[in-house]
Amino acid sequence: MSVAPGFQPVHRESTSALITRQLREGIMRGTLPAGTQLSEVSLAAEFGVSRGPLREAMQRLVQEGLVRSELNRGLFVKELDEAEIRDLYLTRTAIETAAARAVAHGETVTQSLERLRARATAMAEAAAAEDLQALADADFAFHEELVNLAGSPRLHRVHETLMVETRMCLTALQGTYFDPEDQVAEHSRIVEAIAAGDDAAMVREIEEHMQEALDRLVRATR
Amino acid sequence: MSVAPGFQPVHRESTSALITRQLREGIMRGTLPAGTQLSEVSLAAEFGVSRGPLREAMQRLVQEGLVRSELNRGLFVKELDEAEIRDLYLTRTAIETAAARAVAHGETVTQSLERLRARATAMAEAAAAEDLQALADADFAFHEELVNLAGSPRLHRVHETLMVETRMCLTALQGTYFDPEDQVAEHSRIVEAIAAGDDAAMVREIEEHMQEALDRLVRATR
DNA sequence: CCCGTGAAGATTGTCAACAATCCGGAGATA
DNA sequence: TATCTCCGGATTGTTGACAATCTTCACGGG
Repeated sequence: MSVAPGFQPVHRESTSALITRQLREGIMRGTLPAGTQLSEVSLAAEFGVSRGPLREAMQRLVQEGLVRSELNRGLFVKELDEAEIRDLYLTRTAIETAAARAVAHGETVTQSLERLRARATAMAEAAAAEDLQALADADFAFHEELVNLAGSPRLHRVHETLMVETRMCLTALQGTYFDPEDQVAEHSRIVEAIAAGDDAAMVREIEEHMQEALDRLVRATR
Repeated sequence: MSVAPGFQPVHRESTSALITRQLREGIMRGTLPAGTQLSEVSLAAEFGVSRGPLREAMQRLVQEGLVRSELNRGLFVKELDEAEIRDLYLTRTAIETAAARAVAHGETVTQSLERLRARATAMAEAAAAEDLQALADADFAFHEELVNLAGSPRLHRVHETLMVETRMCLTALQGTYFDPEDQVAEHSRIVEAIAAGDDAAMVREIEEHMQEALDRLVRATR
């Protein structure tokens, strides 16, 4: 039994982790809209578990900041007002600029750029096909890829939450029209700044991109 | 009842939140050293609660990344190897540079600078008195103040965890000697860069400070 | 008509018991 | 001697029941 046929260590997950993931997905997709109370009994019934594991999952989401807890009253999906959205994008900028710099100074810049370009291309194709859903997905995939390539577990964890919140915002305004070409161009500029290894340019492009995205959002909200 | 005598809305906290805070403190101070298993029964007994609330607190810490969960085996205080420490400082750099920029561009720069200068002065005094404990505390207070002044709930939340991890590292190497003057000088330079409103300088100073701190740590670890 | 009072219902917070899983060592077997 | 098997003890995972709290709504007094 000493041969190693490339097996991976079995990594099972605790039930609370599983439930957490599903709830997060629900919040993200808008199945659980902002402000809704998360009833323990009904959710537990839906998941087919007792309230114990479910409550543990809830506490995770509270810690993550996706859920707000009111003592003896219940848990509610966090609502995002304009100030919160600004803060969200401020933090995204912090994380993603750091990620970009890590990627640019990393060992495997060439491969990283290849993957980022692929993501940018996917966005361009979706824009050309006028498939807004695909465009949005490719957009998220780009930013997730950027942070993944940085190879930082902490940046990744924080960013994961931020992306859920971002998706929350966009889901709430589904159907709003954004100019696809602008978005595609902004992402390309980010990639090229990384390729050029120009730290200042990277930061500037990401900042501008976030500012644009934020403006689009705020404009659509009013 | 329309007069507003400056009362604050009562905000009580759930038991799990309270326990979480205490456990976090324990991890930070080294009462619960890295790697130790967190026994549910003994901890529950110590806190005088049942395992329910305690488990909820644990899940929070898992989500925060301070505790690692092994299924059916237990929960362990996360250990930080060199790669983790590097990642920690990378992320701190990301958060604190963003905070510094927010402070520099904020409405109340003057007041903010005042408070930061006060923190820097406290450090200098501790260094002059050769009180290493006070110096370390003042150091932490400076960085916490910096992020608080940014007024960003997200940056704050993330930073809180990072500071716990930082303290974990330092507690583990208690007794090691670092040159106080260097540390004091680095912090002063950060404040002055913010005062000058020079974004690039701010980023550079914080980056260098983090790099220095990281080097000190890694050197001490080996 | 308005406001304070009180009880019913529902929801969350907590607990102690039960089930499942894992780790260690004693003993048997080759 | 080395290895396999099995059992005991301990720890975690899960559950259902009980206690505490909050909300709602009807009722009665001013």
